[in-house]
Amino acid sequence: MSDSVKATSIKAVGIKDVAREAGVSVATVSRVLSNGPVSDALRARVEDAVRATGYRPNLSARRLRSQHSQTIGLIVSDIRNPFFTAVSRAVEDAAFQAGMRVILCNTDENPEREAMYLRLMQEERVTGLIFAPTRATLAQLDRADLDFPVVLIDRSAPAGRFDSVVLDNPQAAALLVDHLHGQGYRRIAGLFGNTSTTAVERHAGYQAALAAHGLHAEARFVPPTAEAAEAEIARWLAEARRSGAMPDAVMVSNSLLLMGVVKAARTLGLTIPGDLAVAGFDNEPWTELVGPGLTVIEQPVHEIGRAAMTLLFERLDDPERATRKVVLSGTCVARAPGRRKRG
Amino acid sequence: MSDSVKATSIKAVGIKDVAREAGVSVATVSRVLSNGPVSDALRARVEDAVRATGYRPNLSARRLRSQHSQTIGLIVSDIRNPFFTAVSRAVEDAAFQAGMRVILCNTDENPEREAMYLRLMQEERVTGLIFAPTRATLAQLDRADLDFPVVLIDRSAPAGRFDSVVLDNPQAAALLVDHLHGQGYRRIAGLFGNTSTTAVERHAGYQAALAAHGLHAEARFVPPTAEAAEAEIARWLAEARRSGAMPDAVMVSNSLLLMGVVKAARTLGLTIPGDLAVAGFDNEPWTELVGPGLTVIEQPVHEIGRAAMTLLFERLDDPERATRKVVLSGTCVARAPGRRKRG
DNA sequence: GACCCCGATGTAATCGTTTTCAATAACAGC
DNA sequence: GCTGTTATTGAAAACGATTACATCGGGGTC
Repeated sequence: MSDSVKATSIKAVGIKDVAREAGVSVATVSRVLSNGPVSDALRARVEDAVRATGYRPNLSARRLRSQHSQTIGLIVSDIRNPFFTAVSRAVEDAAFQAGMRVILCNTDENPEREAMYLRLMQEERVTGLIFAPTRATLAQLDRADLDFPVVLIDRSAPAGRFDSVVLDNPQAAALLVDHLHGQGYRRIAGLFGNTSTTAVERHAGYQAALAAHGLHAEARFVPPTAEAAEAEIARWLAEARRSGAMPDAVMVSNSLLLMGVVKAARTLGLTIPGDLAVAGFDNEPWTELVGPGLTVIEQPVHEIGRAAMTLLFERLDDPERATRKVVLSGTCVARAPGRRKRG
Repeated sequence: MSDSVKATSIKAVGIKDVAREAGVSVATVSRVLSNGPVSDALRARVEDAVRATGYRPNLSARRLRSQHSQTIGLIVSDIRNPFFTAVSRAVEDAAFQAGMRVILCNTDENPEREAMYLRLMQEERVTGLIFAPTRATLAQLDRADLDFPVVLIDRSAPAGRFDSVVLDNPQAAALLVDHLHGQGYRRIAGLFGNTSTTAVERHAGYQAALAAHGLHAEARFVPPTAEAAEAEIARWLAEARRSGAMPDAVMVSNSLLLMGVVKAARTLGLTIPGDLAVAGFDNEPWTELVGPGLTVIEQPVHEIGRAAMTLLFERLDDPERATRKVVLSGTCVARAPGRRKRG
């Protein structure tokens, strides 16, 4: 009807322009956009006007006025860690489905960066935060006063102020030990990361399971990188060979270490699992392809992400409810045929 | 001096509260926060007040008023694709260093989702967008009027309205073909993804290189998943065996397909590279570990992310400059010893 | 017909900043 | 001593939406 002005990019079109085009008040336009009570006639006029003007609401303005950021934070150590990659995808899917955005931050296990990203989360006024903290930050997190709920993933305090979703790490580690033991291995070395609570728990499970079998535990801790693991395991095996106490199997606490150990074995000319059985965490596609396959714990990665979002939403629903810790079980994907079978 | 009120979480503390606490106007507080011209005395008072009140600026308000979202969008098909994982990490590092946030979106190669995320980018008033579009969306992108600059990555139109940074795909594919040819392979099959322009270009390079060697090209296209590749290659080899025209090598256009082919080879009991040489794209850690190692093209992933950000910033600096296409070279990581060497 | 209530609509206040503009003071130059 | 310039500061107007509140009809009830 009226002059339907082309949406030139001279000036961003706002709700006022739509209102003028449709011949209604801005309030009515706003109500149409948020499915408020508007007569069908006006609703149609406004929708036409929106189309005609090419109007797109300004989310900053909306957030400021409505005091809902519709944003959740996700802080992990490194998105390139496949575990976090998968979790982040699950979180983002759940978030977008609920009409929320995600701000992803990588800390590289650095407490200073964790602190600065926590500050950022406050400034963004995030609705909630999903966080995989280092041990250092975890210890202080109770004292930080954050004005949004936090759900910890992968790592968590024994009992705390925060909801969390973690793997049953002791049990999972025990599954690996039991598997190796069942395959006939008796000298089972352990290599663990030295920054996360996760590694600590896996170490505990490893120790307990070995003790249950009457075996001796021998564990070392390294920075969680393939390089560190490769170097350490090479050094370790060299020492062990000299002292005549070669392990016949090694379990590791995450996929980066797993990769390091496999590389070291290849460099040293050790066959897997002939000379050295190897087992670890995270069922990444490649673990199926190396040698006759690697035995690993498969984490329900997608479930972890979804569960974290669920916990978060329920907490937002009822801020007073008791904190919960969701413990999910890993499954043991047995691959390498072991000693017993081989004779 | 004055009553330094504890920052109870009763009410969020705003710039007004800080101003009152410091005994200055809000304008002065704002200036202190943005390093504007303020006397040292007042600056100190304000900084104390900020600390005392625990004030955190509200980014939504800031963005609304200043009309700078300080946000860039990143739209990829799937963050779990290791190529995009690495790129996203590079983009995020560069962004946070420049004081900007990133909104990450996964489209699963679905044009509808691409469209809706483009809309979202408009609503967020992003400063710029880094985008790896499907072929379908790429073809229409010229017509979409977006009010922010776009940098295409991984995929791009031959010459277009947009800056882009891509691999030299024909050359990279040729490198692989040349490598295989140099190793003595003559029947080189090709398996390519069917959604991206990247695969098309790699196919072109594959064909040209084979022609240069006077060899026959035989290529197939599949959806870019490991499962599709595994099924297709199994079917293909079965047919080939029957017709007596078994390829002795196969190259693929990305790491998912690579994985599918390796799986299929294992299932069929084919050794790599004895029965079938395999080469592909993306130097993922595991490619070093399977068999005697897989020959791959290593993409400068981090460089790609950084270059995209650089292009974006320079475009923001000067919207009028001519569009540029940054073409980076891949390097061939030769791993599997081939026919010639083996006798 | 008077009264009340309810649903649709518009007006204006508001969210928490930045930024424009005017005001003030200090200081130099003449 | 007057004027012009510069450096600080504050008051108030944006930014673009949502939402509290007022208004206006229409329809039901007695």
